[in-house]
Amino acid sequence: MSPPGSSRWSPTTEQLMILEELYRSGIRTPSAVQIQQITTHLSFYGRIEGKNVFYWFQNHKARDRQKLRRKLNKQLQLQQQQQQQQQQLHVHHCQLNHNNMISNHFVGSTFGYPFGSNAQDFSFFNSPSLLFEGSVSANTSEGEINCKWNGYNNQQSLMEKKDIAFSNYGWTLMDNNVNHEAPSCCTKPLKTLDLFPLTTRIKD
Amino acid sequence: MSPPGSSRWSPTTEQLMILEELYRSGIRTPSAVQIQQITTHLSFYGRIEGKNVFYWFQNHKARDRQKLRRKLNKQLQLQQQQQQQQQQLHVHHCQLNHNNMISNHFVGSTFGYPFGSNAQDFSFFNSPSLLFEGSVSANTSEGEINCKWNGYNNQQSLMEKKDIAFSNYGWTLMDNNVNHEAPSCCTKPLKTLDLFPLTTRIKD
DNA sequence: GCAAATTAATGATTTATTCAAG
DNA sequence: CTTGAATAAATCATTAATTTGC
Repeated sequence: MSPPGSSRWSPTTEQLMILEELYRSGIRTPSAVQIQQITTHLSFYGRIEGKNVFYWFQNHKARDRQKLRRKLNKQLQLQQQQQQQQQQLHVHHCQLNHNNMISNHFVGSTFGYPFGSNAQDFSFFNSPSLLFEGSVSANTSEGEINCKWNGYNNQQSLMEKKDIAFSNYGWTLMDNNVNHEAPSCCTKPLKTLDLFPLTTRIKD
Repeated sequence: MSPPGSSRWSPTTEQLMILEELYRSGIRTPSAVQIQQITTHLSFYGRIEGKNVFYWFQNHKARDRQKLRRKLNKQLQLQQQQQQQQQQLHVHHCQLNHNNMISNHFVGSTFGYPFGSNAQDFSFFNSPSLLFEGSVSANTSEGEINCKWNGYNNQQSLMEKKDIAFSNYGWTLMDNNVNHEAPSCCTKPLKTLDLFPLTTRIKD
């Protein structure tokens, strides 16, 4: 999928399918350990690094939210339009059909993700090394929007929040971790990561 | 500065002074290697981790921008107010003083950081192990706002951008790096990082 | 003076936006 | 046009300043 000298990762079909399944099953912000495991597993299907997994979930979540937002906006707009039309109608035919008026209360009926209906067979993910915490809440389908409104709740709390150490560098530390050649996966026991040697000087 | 059981890092006075000096000297988004070096050096003055350094620069930069933005907004608001007053005056006394009118062109005279005037002696940072790339452009004082308008330019380009691998996890990998006990600093040669052992299972 | 109570700073996390490869 | 990668902005949460009543 990604040519040898390619600068950015592109997931193989299998990798993508698995990632999507994991996402569907409730994983949104995988912990470092989860990322490690997913990476290790997915490296069976092609070159991949931890950061790829991380970014994938980050982006997928964000763009899902965005999609939902757009949809809601469009819906709202449509509704307002209709409302406006109704009002105009109302103004014009006030005397005639004032008992056919439509309530302008917002009808919030279409929340939630359109996921969870087309799950495929990913039972191999029940292999001991890949039982993720998040997966226990499979097929709960509340949207991220709700998350925001309710503060931090639901699935997030299922995952060990405190252990996750977040921030924005250190990928170089991870790079040697994933075996780019031999598909390691479950067969090979996980080992301690190798590290880049720190240079004492900076180049130039 | 930070009590033993404290959950978050608080910099010692010395650490803060050094960080600010580095910032002043032009460093904004230190690379992983730079962060390592800074961390190692600062660990001489107290407990500190790479992520602390990273966050510090992130926050400092952001809040600098924010400060500048606020200042400009206030200025602009003031100017608009004055302008409005002038217009009212103009309306009232149009015939009388139309040759005393003040131009409403924006006078952009107060850009730039208020930095660089009170530099102290941090010459020890010229020790071989701490010659940062960013420091060559000391005392250039263009604001971040300009950065935004011009796209990515100036100092950023001085730093090796490509080598920096960014993202949001992996701190656990760094944790063992900093020697929390013995103040290491320049005396001890940098060594390869230790790593946490990856567990095959997830707890629970 | 000195804690308890408020407020201001700021460390840490998450979310949104942007860049750019394909 | 999609989406991986990177950065910036917004937000949360804890610590330090400070105010306040005693």
